[in-house]
Amino acid sequence: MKLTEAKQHFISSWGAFGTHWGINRTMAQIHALLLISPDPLTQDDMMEELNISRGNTNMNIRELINWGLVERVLLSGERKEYFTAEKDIWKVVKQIVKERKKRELEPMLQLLDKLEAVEGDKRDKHVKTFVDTVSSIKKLGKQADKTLDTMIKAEESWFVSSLMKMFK
Amino acid sequence: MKLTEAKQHFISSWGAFGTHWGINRTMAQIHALLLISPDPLTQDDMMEELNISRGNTNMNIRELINWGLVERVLLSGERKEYFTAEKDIWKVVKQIVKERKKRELEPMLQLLDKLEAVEGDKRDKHVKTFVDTVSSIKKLGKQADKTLDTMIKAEESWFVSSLMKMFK
DNA sequence: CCGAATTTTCAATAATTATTGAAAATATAT
DNA sequence: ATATATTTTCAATAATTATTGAAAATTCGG
Repeated sequence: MKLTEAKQHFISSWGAFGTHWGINRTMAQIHALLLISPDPLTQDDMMEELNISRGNTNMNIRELINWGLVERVLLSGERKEYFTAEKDIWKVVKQIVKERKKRELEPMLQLLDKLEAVEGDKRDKHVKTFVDTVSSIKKLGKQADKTLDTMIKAEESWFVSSLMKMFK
Repeated sequence: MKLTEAKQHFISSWGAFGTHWGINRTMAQIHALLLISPDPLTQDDMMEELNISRGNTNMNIRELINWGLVERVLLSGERKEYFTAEKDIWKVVKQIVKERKKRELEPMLQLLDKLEAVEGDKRDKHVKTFVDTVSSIKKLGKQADKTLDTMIKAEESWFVSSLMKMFK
C-alpha cells in the first residue's frame, strides 16, 4: 500500500472510530492528520487535505486545543498560524482520559451521591433496588476514578510493565 | 428527594451519559429504567414510564439484548413478554467492555497491522512519522486488548482489591 | 494608522440519526 | 381454524448535529 492511500485509510477510520466515542468525525480526522504529519500544518493545509470548509476546520482545531491535544506553533517569518499534535500516544491517551474524567465521570459521581440519599423506606423494594443500584454504580465509579488518577500520573513504561505482570 | 424524582434524574442523566459514549439516549434510558426496577417490565411499562413509542421501545430493547445487557423473562400465566437487566454492575461493565472491544478495538488493530506495512523509504520523514505513529498506537492498543481480556475474566472483588493496592 | 492577510463567528443549510405510528407478522387461547 | 393479543418492521417524519460560507473581527507589517 502506498503512503497516500494508507494515510486516507488511517484518517477515515480514525474519524469513524471517533464517532463511536462521542467525538465528531472532523475533529478526529484533523487529529489523525496532525498525528501523522511530521511538520506543523496551517488551517489551509487541513482544509485541502480533508476537503472541509474554513469554518469547520477552525472550530474543530479550537476544540482540539481545548482538549489539550493540539497546540499552536509560531514559525518565525510566517504570518499564518501553524498547528501540531502531541505525538506521544501515551500522553494523548492520558490527556483524553483526564478530560473525560473531568467532564463526565466526576459530575456523574456527584449526582449519584445526591441520588443515594433518596427518601423512603428501604423495606420498599422499589426504594431498595434504586438505592442498591445507585450505590453499586457509585462504588465502582469511585474506584475507576482513583485508578484513572493514578494512570494519568503514570509513565507508559511503568504502566505497560506493571500491567503485563499483573494481567499475565 | 423523593423516589419518583430521583428515578427521573437517574434515567435522564444515564441517557445523557450514554450519548457521550456512542449509545443512543433511549437505549441508555431503557437500560437505566430496568436497572432500578425490582421486577421485570413489559414494553408497555417502559413506553409509559419513558414516554416513547412502541417501535422505539421495541428496537432498543432488542439492541440491549444484542449487547447482552437485557434478557427476556417468561412469567407463567402471562401473555406479554417481560424484560429484566443484569443488576450486577461489574458484570454490566465487563459485558460492555467485551462488546466494544470486539466491535471497535479489534478491527482497529487489524487495520493498523496493514497500515504499518506501508511501502516507502523510512528516511522520508512523511513515511517515518506515519509508520511511527501507527506502530505506537498499535503497541498501546495491543496492550489494552490484553488488559481488557483479563479484566473481562476477573472477579470484581479481585479487581478492586488488586487495583487498590497497586494504585494506592 | 492603513490595508492586506488571516482568523473567528454564526445564521443558514445539509446530513445524519432517532422516533413515530400504523400495517404486517407472529403467537396464543379457545 | 378463528379471533385476539402481542411483537416486529419500516417508510415517513422529526429532531439533532455537523458543515458551509460569507461577513465581521482581529492581527500585523509597513
